[in-house]
Amino acid sequence: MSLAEQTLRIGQVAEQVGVTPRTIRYYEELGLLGGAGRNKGAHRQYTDADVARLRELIRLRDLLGLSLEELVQLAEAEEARAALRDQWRGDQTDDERRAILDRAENLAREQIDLVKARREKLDEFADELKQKLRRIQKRRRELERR
Amino acid sequence: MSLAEQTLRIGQVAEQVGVTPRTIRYYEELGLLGGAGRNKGAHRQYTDADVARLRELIRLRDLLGLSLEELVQLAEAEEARAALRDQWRGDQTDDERRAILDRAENLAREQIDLVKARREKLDEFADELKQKLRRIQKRRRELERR
DNA sequence: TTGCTCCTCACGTCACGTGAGGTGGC
DNA sequence: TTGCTCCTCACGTCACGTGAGGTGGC
Repeated sequence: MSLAEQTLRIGQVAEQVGVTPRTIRYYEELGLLGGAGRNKGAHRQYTDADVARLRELIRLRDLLGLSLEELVQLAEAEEARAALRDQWRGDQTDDERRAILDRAENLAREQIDLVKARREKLDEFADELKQKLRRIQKRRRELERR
Repeated sequence: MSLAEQTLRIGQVAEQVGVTPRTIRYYEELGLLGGAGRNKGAHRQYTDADVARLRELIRLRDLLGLSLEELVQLAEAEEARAALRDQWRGDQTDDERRAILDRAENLAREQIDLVKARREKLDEFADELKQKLRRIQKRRRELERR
């Protein structure tokens, strides 16, 4: 019984997130889900942070329709950002820090815009479906009125 | 110069809808986009109704995440409904008509529910992105305050 | 007649699905 | 010890992408 962070196995992670183990292994193969430092043949171990990361990837894929290649690009950009952030308290100038924040803010804004565009499309679709429903109900009333 | 409905070629349809000609041919192969009554080797001809139908399919695929197999199922159900509707003014009883309307209404409601579920997921995602943005802006203010 | 778009195979690719055969932890 | 889940190949599949080689309409 240690205080070390509890780890999950691939099947548990898969169930929690709603994908299959195969998907998780494939994402690891693409470099999306670091499987570094693990002996060949040993079980994969995941933390809650890993689960959160996987959820994020699935959301970007399903909700925004990004390809895995785009996710890899994004992950690489984030890693570069993380590497810089580790030097945050180091010997960076304020200008460099501002540049890092700028990039982070731009990325967040881009994703917000993508979400907005998707939402508008969904709303349009919802409106058409509701019209369809009203037409059906109108016909039903006409049928009953006779 | 006839009054017959103007027809479009596959490339024009593809551009209007935002897919490739290959996608359209593939959908036809699956029976999603009737290519009936066309001589082998002849150019495919599309009406505005075909374009609207393709748009609908793409929306169900992209926005609701339906597989092509599910789209085929849906198309078959719709065809059955259309066949019945053609007899609408025929010798059907009112009970049969009510049954047709019931099925149409249920289908519309199911799709509306799917759209709603997607919308909620998108809103959740948007909220998290906005939080992220605020954290970045807070860090920026801290940086400038010194 | 010259391009351009279309046609039909048919193989390639992306994102996994699905066993086969074997090892490892509660 | 017995299952159950995990492991690694490796081939299959879905939804198209991408040429190759050829024919047809403005």
